[in-house]
Amino acid sequence: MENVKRPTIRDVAAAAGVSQTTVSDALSGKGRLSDETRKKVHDAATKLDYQPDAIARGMRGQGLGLVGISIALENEANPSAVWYWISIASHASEAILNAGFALVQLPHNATLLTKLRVPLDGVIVVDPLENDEVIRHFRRKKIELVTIGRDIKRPQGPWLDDDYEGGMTDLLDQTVVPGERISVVTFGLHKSYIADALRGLDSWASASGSPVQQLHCDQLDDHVVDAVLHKTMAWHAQVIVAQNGRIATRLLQRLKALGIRVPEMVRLVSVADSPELQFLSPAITAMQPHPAELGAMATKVLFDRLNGIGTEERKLLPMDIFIRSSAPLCRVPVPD
Amino acid sequence: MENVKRPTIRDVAAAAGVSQTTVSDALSGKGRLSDETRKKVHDAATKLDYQPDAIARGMRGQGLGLVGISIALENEANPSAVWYWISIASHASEAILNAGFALVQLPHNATLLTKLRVPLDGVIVVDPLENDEVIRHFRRKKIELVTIGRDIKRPQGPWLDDDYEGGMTDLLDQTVVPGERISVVTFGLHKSYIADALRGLDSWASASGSPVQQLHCDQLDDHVVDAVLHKTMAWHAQVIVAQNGRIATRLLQRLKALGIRVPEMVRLVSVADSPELQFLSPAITAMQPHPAELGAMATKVLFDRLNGIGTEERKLLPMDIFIRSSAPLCRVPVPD
DNA sequence: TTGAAAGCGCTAACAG
DNA sequence: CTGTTAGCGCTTTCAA
Repeated sequence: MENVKRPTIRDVAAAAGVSQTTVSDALSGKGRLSDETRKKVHDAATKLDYQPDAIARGMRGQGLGLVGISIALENEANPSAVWYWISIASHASEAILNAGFALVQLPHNATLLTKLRVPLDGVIVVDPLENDEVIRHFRRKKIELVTIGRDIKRPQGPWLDDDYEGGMTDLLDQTVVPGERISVVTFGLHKSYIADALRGLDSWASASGSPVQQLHCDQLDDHVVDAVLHKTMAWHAQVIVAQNGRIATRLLQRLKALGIRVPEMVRLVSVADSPELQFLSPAITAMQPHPAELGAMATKVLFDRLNGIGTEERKLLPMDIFIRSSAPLCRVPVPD
Repeated sequence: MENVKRPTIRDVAAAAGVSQTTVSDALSGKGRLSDETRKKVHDAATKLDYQPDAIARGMRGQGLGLVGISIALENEANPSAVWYWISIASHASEAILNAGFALVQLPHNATLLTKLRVPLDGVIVVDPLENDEVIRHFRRKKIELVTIGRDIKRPQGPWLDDDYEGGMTDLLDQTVVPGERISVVTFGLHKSYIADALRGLDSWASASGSPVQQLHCDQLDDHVVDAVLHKTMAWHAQVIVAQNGRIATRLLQRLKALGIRVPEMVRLVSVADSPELQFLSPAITAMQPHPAELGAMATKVLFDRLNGIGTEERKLLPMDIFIRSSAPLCRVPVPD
């Protein structure tokens, strides 16, 4: 609530001895004024500390300069997911502010979104679910939308992501010998990154003759995790691929508790890296996502679209592989 | 950018056969209309799917319904800080949305804030620094402000926090025998929570005759951390108090690497808990902050102030103590 | 190269 | 109880 009575365009016009139109044009850089007039206006504006009122400006159809961001975070205490989210949001935020826009934090919940009164110029949705209700909400309102990851049931519109499919084949190339037995432990299947990673894994495994066992963990308590691990061991898995850092961390804890040594008895790999994985012992091999870059790129794509510049609809970032001791390098990749 | 041409108040007025004012009053619930008229207007509005334009409404001085939130996060990869921040933000966000407001994510950086064009109705600043520039920025603009934690150099305005001072004396009561030697390891001293915790520690120590060694760590690499630990050992510390979860985690790693067993050879305590501390081995004893509650309360205080309801300026939440194996219970507290 | 006037969608003030 | 009028601060015609 700006309690101070701010100067209006009229005050500046009076001070500079010109019309409101002239002030408006001078300050928004329209090329129809003499340099002299322009300077006169700028001086007056500076002296009065004039800042155009964004609301009034918005009424003229410019929009307010608000970009929303929404992420499907199922659990606030999941450090991997939270790190990912914060990295995206903080980098998007900086780009957005530099454009004079503001970042509105949105819940991933269509009912709550209904209560939102302010008009958004655009929205970034991170890690959408299947038939994502937030995406549907904004599409219905015809608000410009960019997603990081995609709705696997409705993969429309512009989206960006790390290349989990390609990353997975690279990762397996470097850490698994063809023919070795691979267990995959998933937790949720509704996000696109896991579908992509599984696709990469399946194609690598069928090309190289590795059997794959897919296991699903619906909870992360000791009991459930131990049951999953028993299955992998009974199946004689040599490598366990965990869906994300959170699961990898839990699996490692329970492997240790059960006396199963990593990497000697079984190797462990995480699809998505997050900072804590390097501090575990053994540190966990993983593919690195690029939340900071994705946040900045999503903002750029969004702004381009708001400005009517059609940009490529999809972009995949190649992933880096961090080989750590939970699954050491086992083959040097051969250049073709 | 809402590309659809939305119905205006005029359309509703025409459809209902009344004046614009009547529509405005009917929809904003002013008590001067007959129920019959009111219903007629509501029906017309529903049929047209009319939503009042927030921007135009804002022009009449209602404000836009935007609350900003800014946190001083020195490192995105610090899981404890990030967990704290996310918990506050997500709970504040929900309360804010339910009030029809939106949460704007702000950087902790006055220069970037200068570029912000949209007018905020209020701001929540989390963990301000000394002479916090963000606080000064918003105070200068006369924007309603609530802080979680306080600027220790300028502790003005309404603020909320966990009671680190009281929590610390409770923690020491339960885990330290009077007379034992306590090392405190700090990392930054500019935030109020650490000042409060140190005050609690000092008063407890002087009341119970425990010597205190205060050590400062300006970086968290192995070399610096090891040097600090050598000092604590040379001083024969029996308990190490770490400023937060991040530092506690690093200290524990290095203690293990140096072959110093916890809690047998030295006990370790963290001022602020975060989820990962319970998964370390040994799990680390700590005081639990209440970010979710603080986020919700800050929102409430802010709204009360926006509505002109003066509320208590300060509030401290009592902290819970989580006794874990890094510093087990050593005395049962005696009820007086 | 500049200015005057119209009006964005809404609500507050003032009439009836 | 309801309607008419004025204007929030700005940008956009349109005219000079």
